Amino acid sequence: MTDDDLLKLDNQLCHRFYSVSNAFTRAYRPLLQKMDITYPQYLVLLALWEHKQLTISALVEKSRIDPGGLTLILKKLEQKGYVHIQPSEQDKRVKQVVLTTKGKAAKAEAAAIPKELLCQIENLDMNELQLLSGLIDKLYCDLTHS
Amino acid sequence: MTDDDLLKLDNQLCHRFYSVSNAFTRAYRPLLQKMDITYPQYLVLLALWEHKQLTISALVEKSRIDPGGLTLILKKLEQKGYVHIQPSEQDKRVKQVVLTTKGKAAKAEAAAIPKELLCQIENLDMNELQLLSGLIDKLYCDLTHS
DNA sequence: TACTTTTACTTTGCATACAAAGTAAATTTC
DNA sequence: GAAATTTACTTTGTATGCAAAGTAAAAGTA
Repeated sequence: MTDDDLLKLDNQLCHRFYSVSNAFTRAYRPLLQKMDITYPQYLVLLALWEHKQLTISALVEKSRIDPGGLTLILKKLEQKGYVHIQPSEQDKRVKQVVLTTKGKAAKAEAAAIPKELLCQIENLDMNELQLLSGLIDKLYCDLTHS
Repeated sequence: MTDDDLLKLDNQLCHRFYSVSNAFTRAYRPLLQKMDITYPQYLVLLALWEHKQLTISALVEKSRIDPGGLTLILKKLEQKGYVHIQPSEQDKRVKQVVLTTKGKAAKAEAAAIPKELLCQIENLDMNELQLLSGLIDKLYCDLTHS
């Protein structure tokens, strides 16, 4: 590839991820509307539904949302009644994020969301989706040097 | 897959795109620093280097940045001296975005950027990268119903 | 124990995303 | 040809994303 080709938008892998990531956020919005949450807030709930209780730093690791942003998102989720945030007894620096009753109940309501979204993906079969996931995981390792 | 599995973070394709898209932005930041531009601003320049001159609506289509955001980004690029924005003669609603001399010259400087980034991607070979791109394109079509 | 360092978060400042409302100019309709 | 529509952008308001600075508490050190 020439220098010129390397600079074409259509050859930028990053642009594909930019486009699709934003498209996902838009695709989820109507599905999350009845729960009155945004897409990043949904990611946090997914992590909590899976692990019941997490410290903020553990949530940063699972959700891959940065600490600064997560602080704000957790405040929103607390205002909406989905989670409680309580300082640890042993180590007062650490905060535990716990689902409220409403937060736990929301899991059942959310069960339909992944299915609704998968319905929209018609061009890819299960094999391709798995292949895609695997390739993206390798890419993520490269980009984060992890 | 059970409902429970469907809600696990690791099974969310959207989360993979969220993670990698943000990782790309972080990976590009140091490479764009010497040009004093951000990643979305870089996307706009890529489109302009390829097409010399575009209307704002054409830029929206190429860059996949929404119109509202693009207005702001173009103001920044104009302040930094990379582009000029001029209303069309025939249709005063339409604005043409044109590279300045500095904007054109920056292309040569940017030629190294895609290479530097590709160097960081060691886990994927060219075949896999192409495969990945193709899969993402199909996914984008599904998500945007295009 | 007083001092230094490390941790775990929070705050700040800047730059997007993006839906929705607003504006001005060109087109279409009646 | 004036009114209704459509287009092409811009503005507004809300919600991140993120680097960097700030804060408080726990750990390590002299």
